[in-house]
Amino acid sequence: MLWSTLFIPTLRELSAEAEVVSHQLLLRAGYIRQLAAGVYSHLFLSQRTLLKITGIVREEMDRIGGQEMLLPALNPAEVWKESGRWDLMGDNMFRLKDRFQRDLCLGMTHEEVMTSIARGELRSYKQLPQIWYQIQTKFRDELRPKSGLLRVRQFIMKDSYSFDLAPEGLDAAFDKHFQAYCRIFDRCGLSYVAVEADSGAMGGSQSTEFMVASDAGEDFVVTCSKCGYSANLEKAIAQASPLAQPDPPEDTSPEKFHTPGQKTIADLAAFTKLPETSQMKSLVMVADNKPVLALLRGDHQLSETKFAASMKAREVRTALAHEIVQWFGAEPGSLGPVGMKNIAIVADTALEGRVNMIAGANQDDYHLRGVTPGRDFKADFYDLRQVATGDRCANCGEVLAIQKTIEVGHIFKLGYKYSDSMGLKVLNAAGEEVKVIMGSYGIGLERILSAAIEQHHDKDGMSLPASIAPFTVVVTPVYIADNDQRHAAEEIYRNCKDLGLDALLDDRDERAGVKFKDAELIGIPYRITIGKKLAQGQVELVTRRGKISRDVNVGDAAREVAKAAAQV
RNA sequence: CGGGGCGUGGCUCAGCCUGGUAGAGCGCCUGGUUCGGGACCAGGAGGCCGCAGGUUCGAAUCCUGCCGCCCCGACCA
Repeated sequence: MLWSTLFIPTLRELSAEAEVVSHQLLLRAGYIRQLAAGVYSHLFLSQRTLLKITGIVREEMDRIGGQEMLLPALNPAEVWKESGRWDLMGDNMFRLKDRFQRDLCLGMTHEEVMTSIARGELRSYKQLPQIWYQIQTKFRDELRPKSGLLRVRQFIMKDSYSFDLAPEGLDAAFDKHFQAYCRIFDRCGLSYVAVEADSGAMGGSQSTEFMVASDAGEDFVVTCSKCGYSANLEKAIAQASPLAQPDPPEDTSPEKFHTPGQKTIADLAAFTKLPETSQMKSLVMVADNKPVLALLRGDHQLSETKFAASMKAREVRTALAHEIVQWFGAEPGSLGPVGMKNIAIVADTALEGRVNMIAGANQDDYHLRGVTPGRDFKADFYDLRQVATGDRCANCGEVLAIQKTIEVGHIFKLGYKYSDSMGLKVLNAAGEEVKVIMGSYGIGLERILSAAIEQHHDKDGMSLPASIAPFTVVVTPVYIADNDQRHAAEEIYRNCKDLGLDALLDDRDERAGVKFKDAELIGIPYRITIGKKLAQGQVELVTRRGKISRDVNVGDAAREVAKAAAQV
């Protein structure tokens, strides 16, 4: 293609509004423009890279036997009501009414529609297994869209769904997807980590997230460099750090003491001269509208995800100040488990076996010493604590790393959640009706693009991998008015096209600096520069990543690019 | 929804506090010079100052309400 005819609106300056690198570069390089909060138009370059990403995704999905479909984004309420998610999805779902006042929504994901197709058509175990997928636009009314394409209200997702007769089949489908996802992210040039994750609103038993390390991300993952353990911070487990001071062994009973103005764990540690590990932290939570007292070691933080999972609760929140006073008769800062009736008490496993700790007395400005779980109050023990910096791996004892990441893919074993709620059954070999077991698998296409930019850029712009760059090579005559240069450039460009390279000819009547800057900004992996050395039959081949330049013969230029691009 | 910030030619911003005929740089158009790292000279086009009310002789500027966008938080696949 000829650059002079293309719409590539690169910007020299950029508003301070874009803070994340990928967002800044996508705007500056003329890939995207914003239409509304969390809603973006993909211009020519963005669409080109998305098509390349789509192509990779499609190839790898087809390779594992996936069958591509295209489902409607506009969904009737009925299927969502059947699964129970019409209510569960809350304000995150875009809802609308048609002219007859019927409820509709825009699809956030497609378990319901896929399941409704499956139950209408699948009759026999002989039709299983199936893997169905689509590449389609999803709508989610995010509370707060942000970070360019990373958190948006409309985005393109590859979502697939597996249907199997038995759990072993689901395991196989899950594993196929795992492999396919690894190949997809590898081919897109991402370095990523696959981690154990919480299943959340999707339901189901097991799930794995594919995470790309980046400060622009919103998720934290915990990894062990020694044994390879990795998990989302929400779910990660670790050894608790040792106690700063052993518990006093005496067999005492709780004793109240005056603690004027001592509200935080740090206050109490200083006041009692006992370390934070000797304090018992009391958090008042509300799980599905029921109050729950959650207990943790003083230096530990609650993982709300683990808490919700332990309580099997849909909705979890911290209690409001007036609720706490009503239930406990004291302000936060003096709360504790001793003597509490009519409220569920859960404790982190790090409190199991502990004796004679400090806890609130449920009376303002008083605490208790000598508090022992089990003896002084009853609690159910769960792993509730969020892994913290410096914690050691539960498997091997190595210090764990915590890093910020972008979620680019997520695969779930759904189990029977939707087959149950929507009645998806087939006949088995014995002629009995059996439920179909399902899996669901998603990839955010714009997130692949954003993550690739986050991982591959420098001060001059993007340096995308050739597999997803909008063009593989740009042919740049330094001075287009020079006939020799122009003709050489045209010939090299034709050679590139003949070799099947995705080539762009920068035939604009611009100065060399402008052309170089633009090409680097939009991240084209290779550039062939036709300049002064043409007289000696030489042109320059410049690799975007690292800006490595070497001279090649005019006649070899296209082949050299093809060779280089094939190696990556 | 709570907190903070912003809305002025296509883009990035100044002007607002202290009311008095709307500015700069970049980009764009015309002509000329230049041509290996975002050129230069000359001329030119382009703005309901987010919207609606109010105060005032007079509002981009002051007041009120609304809308939109960004950031932090809560939330989230």
